[in-house]
Amino acid sequence: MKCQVFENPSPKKAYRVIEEGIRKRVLIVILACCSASYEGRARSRLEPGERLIVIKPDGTFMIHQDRKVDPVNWQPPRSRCRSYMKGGKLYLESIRRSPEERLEVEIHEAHLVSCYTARDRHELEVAGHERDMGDMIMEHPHLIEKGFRPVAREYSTDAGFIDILGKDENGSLVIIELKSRKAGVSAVKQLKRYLDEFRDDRRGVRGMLVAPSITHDAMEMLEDEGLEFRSLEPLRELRSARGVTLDNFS
Amino acid sequence: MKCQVFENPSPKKAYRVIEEGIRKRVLIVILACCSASYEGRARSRLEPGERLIVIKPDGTFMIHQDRKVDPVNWQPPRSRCRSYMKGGKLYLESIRRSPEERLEVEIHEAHLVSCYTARDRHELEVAGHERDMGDMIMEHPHLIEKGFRPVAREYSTDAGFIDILGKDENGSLVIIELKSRKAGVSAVKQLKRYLDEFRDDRRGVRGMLVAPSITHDAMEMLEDEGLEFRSLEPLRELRSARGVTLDNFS
DNA sequence: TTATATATTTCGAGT
DNA sequence: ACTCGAAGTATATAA
Repeated sequence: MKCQVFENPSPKKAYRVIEEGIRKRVLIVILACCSASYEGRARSRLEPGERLIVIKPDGTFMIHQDRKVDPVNWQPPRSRCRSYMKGGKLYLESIRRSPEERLEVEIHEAHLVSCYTARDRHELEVAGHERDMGDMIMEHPHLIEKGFRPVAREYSTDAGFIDILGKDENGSLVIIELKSRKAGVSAVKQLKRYLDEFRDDRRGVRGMLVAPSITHDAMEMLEDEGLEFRSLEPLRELRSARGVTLDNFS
Repeated sequence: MKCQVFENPSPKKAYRVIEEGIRKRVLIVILACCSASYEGRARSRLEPGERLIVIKPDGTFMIHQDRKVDPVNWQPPRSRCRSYMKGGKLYLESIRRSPEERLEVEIHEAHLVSCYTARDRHELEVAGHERDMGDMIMEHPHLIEKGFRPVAREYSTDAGFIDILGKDENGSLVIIELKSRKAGVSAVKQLKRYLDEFRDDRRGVRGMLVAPSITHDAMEMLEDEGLEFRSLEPLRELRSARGVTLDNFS
């Protein structure tokens, strides 16, 4: 069966269903009043309240409150979950190794326990991140400026990796820092650090921040440092759609 | 009623339940085969699969696959969700303003639709982050070393905010950079930048990285720069537990 | 396994 | 509304 649902189960019934769900590696969804204690990289305590608990087949464990995107408590994939009864009450425990972390949940009252055999082999396809901008510039260098030629990508320096290293039409070195979203002062500082690596022979070395937009403070700092800004939107075309486009042009 | 559950509802029934759930601002949990398109800061496409969909009363919208902690698609709190029927099919749409973002979900088959009036006024109480380390050092400066006196906290410089500025028993300035987790090279670089701000009169200015541990590379860089490392675990006692401790001592 | 950098980061605090 | 920095960040990738 695709989906099993139990409304207001007894602690014992909930226990049995959850144990079987963990064993069979299905997606478990619980609506319940619970409290939680976490100890690991940090430590936390969550007092009783009605929440959504999710146990995924990959070991992911989440407690979601009725607000925010992030779970209030969680464990990452590959964590080990088990349930147990103590003093007539139902508990859930999720343990992670390396780092050692433990999340313990006390179920005060379960309103819904449900198991779902979710079949899903598709991965998300995304476009519009920094990687795409880099691809786009390597393929179409003129987007930076006429005569620009990329020399290296992910060029390693002591200050970190330079996104794109190239030369302009005069043969001057150009250090390019990419941001897929509005660039802030931190991006300018980063670019500045790369340039410092070339300080010894800085004559003619240009630093360029490439992003869809830039904050006011960042632009001021950029100008003070004699660096440049080039506005560029990340390519937001999905790979599947790109195929269609290429077909159209061929 | 605390919890309403509908198994294998027709598209129309699911539509009515979801619309009412949104209107009444309850937590909506859906198990369904769906596909999704997102457009906003980036763009994405998710082909059909069986997933968990959550709509929270605060406007949060999430699609969870059977793996990973993060949702595969989502919208943040204050987004506006609505559902609609088109060609006999059920759709969900979540829109956010500023930045303008849109997530559209097509429900191919709903296996479970459930509404939960979750009462939860408790917030998570956490201990063990950077802020706690700062508090601890301000209260007990000797944790740094004998004779250490804090002078300022969050001291503003062109290179950013120095976590703690203090003086040692000889009156030399000490710049302290805090990390609540293992410190890497980036933390050393950050500390180095603060020290550069004091380079003009650097005689006797010390730089100290305070963290529970440090990576090998970071330690090497630290030593090369003549900086110091002090091992310190962040205070991991919950505020509620601290009260008990104080009572015990008073 | 550890270290590094990105992310539709999210979230909170300050301006 | 914008900006900045921390987070139990999560996650992918390279070393």
